[in-house]
Amino acid sequence: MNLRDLRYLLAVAEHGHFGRAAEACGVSQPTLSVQVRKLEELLGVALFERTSKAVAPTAACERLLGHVRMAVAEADSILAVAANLRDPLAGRFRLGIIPTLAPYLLPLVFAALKDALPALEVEPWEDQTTALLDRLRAHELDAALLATAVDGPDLASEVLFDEPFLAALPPEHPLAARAVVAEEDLAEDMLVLAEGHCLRDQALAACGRGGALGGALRAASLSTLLNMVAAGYGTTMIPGLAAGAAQDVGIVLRPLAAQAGRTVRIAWRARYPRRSAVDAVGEVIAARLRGFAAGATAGTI
Amino acid sequence: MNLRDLRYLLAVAEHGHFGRAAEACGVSQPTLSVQVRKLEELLGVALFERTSKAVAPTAACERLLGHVRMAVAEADSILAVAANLRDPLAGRFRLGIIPTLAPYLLPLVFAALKDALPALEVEPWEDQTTALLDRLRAHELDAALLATAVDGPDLASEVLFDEPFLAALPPEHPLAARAVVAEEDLAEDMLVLAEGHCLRDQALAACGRGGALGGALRAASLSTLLNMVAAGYGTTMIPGLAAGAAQDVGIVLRPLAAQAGRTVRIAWRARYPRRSAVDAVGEVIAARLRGFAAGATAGTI
DNA sequence: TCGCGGCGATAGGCATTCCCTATAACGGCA
DNA sequence: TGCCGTTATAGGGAATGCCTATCGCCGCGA
Repeated sequence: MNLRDLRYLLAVAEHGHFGRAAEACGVSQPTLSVQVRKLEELLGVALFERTSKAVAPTAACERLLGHVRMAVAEADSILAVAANLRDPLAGRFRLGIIPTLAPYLLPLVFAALKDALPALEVEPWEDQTTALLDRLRAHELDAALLATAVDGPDLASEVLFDEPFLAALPPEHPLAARAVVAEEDLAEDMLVLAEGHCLRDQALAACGRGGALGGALRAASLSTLLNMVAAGYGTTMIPGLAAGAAQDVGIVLRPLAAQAGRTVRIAWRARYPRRSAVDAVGEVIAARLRGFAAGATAGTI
Repeated sequence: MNLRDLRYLLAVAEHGHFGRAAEACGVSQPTLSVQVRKLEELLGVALFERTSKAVAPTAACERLLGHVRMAVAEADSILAVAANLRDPLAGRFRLGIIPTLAPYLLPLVFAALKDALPALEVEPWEDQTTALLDRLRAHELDAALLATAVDGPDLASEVLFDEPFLAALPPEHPLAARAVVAEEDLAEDMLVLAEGHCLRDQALAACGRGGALGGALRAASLSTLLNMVAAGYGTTMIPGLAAGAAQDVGIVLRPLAAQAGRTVRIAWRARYPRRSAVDAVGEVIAARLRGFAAGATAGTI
């Protein structure tokens, strides 16, 4: 059974006339007659009582018409809904973001995303890298913003921007007297995030420390870490975008001698069909960051 | 858009696997792949994210699935309802019957109709000939039982049985003394039905009276007419099947010399597609009447 | 590291279906 | 009786659908 035939049936029932029904359907009268006859044979039921002056639906046809109308209406709504869904730059876009990036990047780019992609409903999801990758692979995210390269042929990624690390020091710390701090010098009393944060590993690697520190002070969030540094518990290494938040709590920032940093990427499933949405989101973020970096290097730091 | 493609879509969504979905649909995997891809192109929306290990529906697909399921379900119910309607000997059958026949024929044939055609819901509709023909032509009746021939090429009819008229006399009437009454002798004080009843015209014609009678006594129904005759207002001519009812009110019945009578036919629209139902109903009635006539001639009269 | 196997995509050939134009058949009407 | 309007039928050509065979991709294990 074909939806087209059902439309033919409705047209004949509506017009009571094969010729006009055919015209309404945009086909010739013989075509429509043949198809209706075939539908009658398929259903095993006479649908119309034909005379040369009128075409009347049979009782069986009347009983079927409701279902036919429903089926055609549903088919039409499939087309209508699909038309609304057609724009890949519209609809939900679940974007995973690592915790050391989200609070500092989102305020920066959210307005720009709304501006550039008004129909895209970006839903941020904050979690650590491995959790984000799991969700991404499970189709629970459309893309993710990470500070690490992604592995595996099922995922793809693109670099959005490089983010330098900064030495974060209590004002009274000896290193605060220097204009530039060497990464290795931070290692002495550096505080780090809890396990699972990529920033923890990157900070340790940057200052030449492979393993974890002995102390019990491992902050669950970058915000906590900043407060701990401000309180004089030690030093740390923060990503550039967190500079504002660090200064807000009275932390002294210094550039790093070897210019340690991290690269922020947007990642997606290699087979993800809305690639253009990923590209668009990535480009908006990258463009916003290019502007910000220019301002930041000239100003704050 | 084709219903078949929608079924393919549902199968892929359900199995998450083109090969198994194709097997479930009874087609080859390439066929199903091609059709799903064409559906995606038609809708302008990617429906599945394909990898070599899994096929996941996209968000757009999820949004569409409900409508697709509805459309397919409606299509299935069209087939199911049609299957139930397929038997022409099932369903409503609106049967018009003239008033001088209905009360006497129906008790006789109703049980037989239920027996022989249990799935046919025969709905009697009592009205005069012209009204029945109007309703028949308006598709408001499936067939009609008439005592006249039908005209016009849009209608067809078949004889079911011949029904003799009988002279109906008050017991004290002079003619009641005779064994056989001549039609012309009844004309003297014959009562007739109101205009519109075919029996009125046929009775008048049988006794050689072309026009109407002068008196004001024109019964609206045969039942009334019988009561009037029983009360001694005059004589009349009744159809054979009403014999029982006439005797119940104390009327004397006599055969007519020229064997006047009427022919009962079943009529239907020439293009009516459920011809077999008409034939079946007609045959049941005719068969029942053959049996009854044999008993009647041997017994009552 | 190199086949191997599973899976979806693609290609080419064949059958069916669909649609068109032309025309027949039928009934109504003047 | 011939004409007109309507539906049915016939035949040819195009499009669609389906099949088998094969490719390309990817993960896995020897």
